[in-house]
Amino acid sequence: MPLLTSSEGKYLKAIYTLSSAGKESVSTNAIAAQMGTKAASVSDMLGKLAEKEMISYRKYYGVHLTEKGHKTALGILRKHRLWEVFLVDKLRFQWEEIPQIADELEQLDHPLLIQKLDEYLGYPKFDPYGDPIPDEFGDFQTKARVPLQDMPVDMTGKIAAVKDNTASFLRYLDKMGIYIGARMVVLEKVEFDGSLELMVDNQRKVFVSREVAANILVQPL
Amino acid sequence: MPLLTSSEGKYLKAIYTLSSAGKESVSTNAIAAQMGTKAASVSDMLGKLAEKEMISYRKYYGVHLTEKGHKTALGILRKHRLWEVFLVDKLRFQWEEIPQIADELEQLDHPLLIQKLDEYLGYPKFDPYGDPIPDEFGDFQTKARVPLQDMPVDMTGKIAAVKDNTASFLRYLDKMGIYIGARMVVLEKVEFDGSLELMVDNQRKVFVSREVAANILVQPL
DNA sequence: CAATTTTTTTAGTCATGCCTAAATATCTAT
DNA sequence: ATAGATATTTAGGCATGACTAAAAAAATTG
Repeated sequence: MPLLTSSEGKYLKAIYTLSSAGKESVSTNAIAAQMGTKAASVSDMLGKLAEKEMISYRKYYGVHLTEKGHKTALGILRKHRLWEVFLVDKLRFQWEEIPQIADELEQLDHPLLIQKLDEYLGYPKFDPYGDPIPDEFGDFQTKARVPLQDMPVDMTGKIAAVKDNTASFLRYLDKMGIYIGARMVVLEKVEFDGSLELMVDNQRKVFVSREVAANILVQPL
Repeated sequence: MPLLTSSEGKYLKAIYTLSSAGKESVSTNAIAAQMGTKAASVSDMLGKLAEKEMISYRKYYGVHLTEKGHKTALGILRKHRLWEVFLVDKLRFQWEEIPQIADELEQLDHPLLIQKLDEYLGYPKFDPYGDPIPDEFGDFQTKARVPLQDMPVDMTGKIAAVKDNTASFLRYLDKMGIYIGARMVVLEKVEFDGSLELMVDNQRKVFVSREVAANILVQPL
């Protein structure tokens, strides 16, 4: 009876995430991997989403979000990111459980709740991971962002987001004193292995590997 | 896989509500009415709850909460009422949608979330309707409360809770300037029809009928 | 106290969302 | 171009939580 079940919402968000990374159509297997389900389950769900005109679906050739699906996904993303701001700014959560909790909160469907939450939070434009929060019309700001890996030596920037949200990665960053919003400058790049030496907050020297640098996005200043 | 599905939680809360009103065992039909489902669905669910040892269930003779079920229900009530405080104190909700939204929020199962929410709200002891919030061990304060109807003339008190949570009743109270926490004194009781004249906040004279007075609980001061 | 009414339970169905196993389509490499 | 590998879909099942209709137990009442 709801426009969208909570499961359908999760699929839609997964499809959005995958299709905004690479532009082409999204494969069944990619969705299954993202969602932690099996391909057969995905096939089932794609049928349902296609019937609700959220996706265009040609069998064996993957899916695209329709305009309607895109709007809906942005609405879910908006809720997710607003709740993340709440968890961090108000409840003082550390990284760990935030995405999971927000995954559940985002499924609540009460426009007034989200409107009041947005107001209460002061209409934030970015979530704690630096990802933009769509407004109620689905518009959001994009800011230039560079993988840390691609920053030249001496360039300064602000840590804007992480690509990998696993708990272990976030814990690692915590331990290294790397957090969203931290100012940093690249001191040296080691050509041999692609690792970097950073100065964070003008006070801490930090070494990160190429793998880590690839998962950190920086907004150049 | 979860200890309790969200549906089971709703049943448990309904059983708690019904059994804390009248002490005896709760009937299948009463639960069905409370939940807006059919008796057959309730019978199904009672079987499941009995297997999880949340209730003791003798066929055809209604149910009682077990110690475990009682604790669990109090945990749900705790979450429900904390979220209600959040909705009113922080998001500035008016009465209307609060119970529905809290019904959904209460099903989230993240102990840390509730702990942090509790802290953020300043460990409130009562929800916006004046109902006590159990602590993490299930203990809660009970305060003496009297139906407004039973207050003698000249007695002062604080509006503590309403028995009827329908939107129309709450709107009516709003219009009359009656709200939880308001100080009031009974000026006059009309024997003929049981209606009362109140002085609210030391500044407004308000007339209420016997029916309305029966649905307002006052904490004498 | 026996017949009728009410309440509760059982039996059978349906939709959702997941799964495994099998079938089928597409892709890749020789 | 076709065999083998890979990806996707179909088919059939299972659990949850609801429903209707029918059966059975309990309560009521004349």
